[in-house]
Amino acid sequence: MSTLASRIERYIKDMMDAADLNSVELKRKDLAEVFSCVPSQINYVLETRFRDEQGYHVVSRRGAGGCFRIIRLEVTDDREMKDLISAVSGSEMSYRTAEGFLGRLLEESVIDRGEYMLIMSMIDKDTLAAAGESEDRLRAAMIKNVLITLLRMDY
Amino acid sequence: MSTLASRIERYIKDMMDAADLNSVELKRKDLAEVFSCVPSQINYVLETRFRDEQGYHVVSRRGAGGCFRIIRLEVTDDREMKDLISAVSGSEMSYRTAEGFLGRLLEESVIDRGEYMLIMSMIDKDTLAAAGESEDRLRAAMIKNVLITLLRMDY
DNA sequence: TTTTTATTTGACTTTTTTTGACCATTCTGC
DNA sequence: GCAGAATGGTCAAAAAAAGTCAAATAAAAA
Repeated sequence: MSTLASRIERYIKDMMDAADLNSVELKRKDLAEVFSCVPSQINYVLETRFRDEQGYHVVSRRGAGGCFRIIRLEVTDDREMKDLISAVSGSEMSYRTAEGFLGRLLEESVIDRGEYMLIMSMIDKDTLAAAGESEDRLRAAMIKNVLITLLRMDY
Repeated sequence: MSTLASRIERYIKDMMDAADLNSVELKRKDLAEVFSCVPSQINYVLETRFRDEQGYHVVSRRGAGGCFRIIRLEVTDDREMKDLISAVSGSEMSYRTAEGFLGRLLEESVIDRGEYMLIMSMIDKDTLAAAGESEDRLRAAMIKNVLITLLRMDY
């Protein structure tokens, strides 16, 4: 008998396959009810099976009417991109490094000139200095989010 | 099922779109009746979905025959863009407020969907939480930079 | 068997929405 | 002008989600 966590994982993945969608919206409470388990079990599944590095991205809303959405990132022919995400995860990035990194994305037409300028303006040194010593960690996290978003966008 | 607040928001926006007007006049009591809810629910919707920084302005009159009018603001030239920049300068912005603000820029085609997603991913709550106390100030600064860049790019 | 890792659970926290009791303003008929 | 009716506004409490974290179990590895 497989574990509860694995069964929930399968249930969600099957659901996406069946609907042929790369995104599903669910209610934590409902899902917990389907499997008669505590709601926090769902968080465990999300944390262990649907991480960014695993090719999924989760967004959620609390409060009345709250829910969460799991987005499958298309990484089949984007092996490199997935590796990049893992590389950037939990790391730090200086402004110079980020500049070089984004410059390469621009050269390779992964982003266009407007996107490049927007992103650069947001990871600006003076601006992020407000974050104190977390500056470089924050910049890396932001770049990681950019990569995930780029993956989400191209389909 | 979406929340009552979201349905009321949609109802009002659809109404404006349908009439192709950038302003509608409504009676709080009537609207509450349409959705069978307490009148103060309408105030909640106005406060969370139709704030100035979200591109709408609300004026109202109390007393017998009272009502309120929602006016949709538009960013049509540099002048208005510059006003936005000064409004954001030195301020703080929560994630939700930023979401509304950027949603408005998207609605008005000041930014496109890709830019919207990129910017949103970078001002993400969890990500900026690394900045601790400065989270909201940092977010406002980042958005200000975005606006300046858009102005320079001649959006 | 012992140690380590993975899963399950529940008490407590945070966020967002919904509701209602009480307050303020304006108009109308005297 | 004043009383009363007809509106809209405020604010705080309750309700409806989702998130966190650490303790308890279970499973796997050594």
